[in-house]
Amino acid sequence: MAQPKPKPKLAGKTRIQAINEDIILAAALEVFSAFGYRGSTVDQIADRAGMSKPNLLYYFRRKDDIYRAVLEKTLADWLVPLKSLDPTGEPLSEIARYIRAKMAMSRDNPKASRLFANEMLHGAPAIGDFLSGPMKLLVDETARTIKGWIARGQIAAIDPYHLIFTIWAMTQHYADFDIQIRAVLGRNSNHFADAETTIIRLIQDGLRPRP
Amino acid sequence: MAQPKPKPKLAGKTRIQAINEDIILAAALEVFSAFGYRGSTVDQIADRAGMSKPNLLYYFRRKDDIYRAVLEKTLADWLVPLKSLDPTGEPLSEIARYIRAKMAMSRDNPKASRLFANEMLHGAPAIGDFLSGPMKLLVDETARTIKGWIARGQIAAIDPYHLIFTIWAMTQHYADFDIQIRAVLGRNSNHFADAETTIIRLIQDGLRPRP
DNA sequence: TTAATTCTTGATCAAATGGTCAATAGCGTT
DNA sequence: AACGCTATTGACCATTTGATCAAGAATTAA
Repeated sequence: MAQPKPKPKLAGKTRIQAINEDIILAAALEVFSAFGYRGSTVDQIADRAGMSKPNLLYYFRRKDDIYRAVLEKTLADWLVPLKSLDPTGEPLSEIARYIRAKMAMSRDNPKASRLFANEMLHGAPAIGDFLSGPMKLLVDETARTIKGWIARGQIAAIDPYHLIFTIWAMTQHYADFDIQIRAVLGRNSNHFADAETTIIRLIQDGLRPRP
Repeated sequence: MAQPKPKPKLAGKTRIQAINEDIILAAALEVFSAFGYRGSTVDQIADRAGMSKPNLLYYFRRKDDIYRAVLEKTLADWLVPLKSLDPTGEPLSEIARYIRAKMAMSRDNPKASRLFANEMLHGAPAIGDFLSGPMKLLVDETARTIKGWIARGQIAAIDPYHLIFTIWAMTQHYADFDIQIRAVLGRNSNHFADAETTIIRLIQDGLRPRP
């Protein structure tokens, strides 16, 4: 159908390309999550990536391209813990699992959380479509699962959407407002574990069906 | 002790000064909360304030001065709803009142919330002292109140600090992630009211002392 | 009214920053 | 070894932006 070796100009990436793009995206996540879009400079990212600015712009032609690439990559990771609700499982332990997964994400990848939060805070100029598309679908599906549990009397009646939002809010808060929490609780406390316990208890006791 | 009319050069503000500083701070809140510190320009603020850039800089000599002034003013408002826990009141209704006050703040003053969130997100470079000072004191006091309730068996045992943080997280989320919530729930829904109901129910049921 | 003070802004500057380009170096394939 | 393609960067450019200044307009106090 095609020539055996048609000079793969636009084909797969070079070894060096793959390596450098990874390096750049990692550096970009560091910088963008710490300073926001406008607060970050291409020079900063290039420094962190250990290469010159023109070289960085050889891989991503515009600052905006870097930002969108790192956002896209980050969002993919971000969605993972949101998919861990099993409709056929036991509701309270499923929700506990959900909270644990989301909390682990905040603990292990706070920069992704902050990048995302910053984007939201400023009106989601780059991911509006994602929010009303894949994100909305996922939330709708999760809400349907919760509605099912409520209908079967397995948990107390509650607005499923706001239940989801509150869980997101609580878990992400520990990544996004890390500074504030540390200022109050001190540097060395492992507040993530305590927070997880508290949140799970609160939600479980708040959802337990009552006669 | 002093002359009757010592040319009050550094004394109180002029009428025009007072007016213009108010106008500038209002414009600055708009702009900074929407675009962040680095994302905002002095020109933008001056435009919104309806005056020339040099004139604005006549009142606040540096961009940083404007930012700090609006942050300080905003933080004052911000603290108000955090003070509405009465140790002698009925715990569950006191906490409901607290949640309502915080939720009203998010609904009526989302820009203040976003300004604050943005500052947190980027490591609180301008208000670190505030966090470990007045803010920490206030949280400690509130935690003491909650501990008292727990000790007297009026509510279930729970980490008071994380209870406070989760309430903050949930209520502020509706201001800071407004875009995301609207993308999922649609533009016209009055989600603040529904969220308030859900949060209060969740927390109250989660805190009710059980035998 | 008048004189001092406060207020306002057009013009301008220097630094920061996103982005380009031409020239060079490195790598992989034959 | 030699050729072609990929990778790299110093130098440079145009624009944006925080900040200054001098000169004039408006306000205030006498």
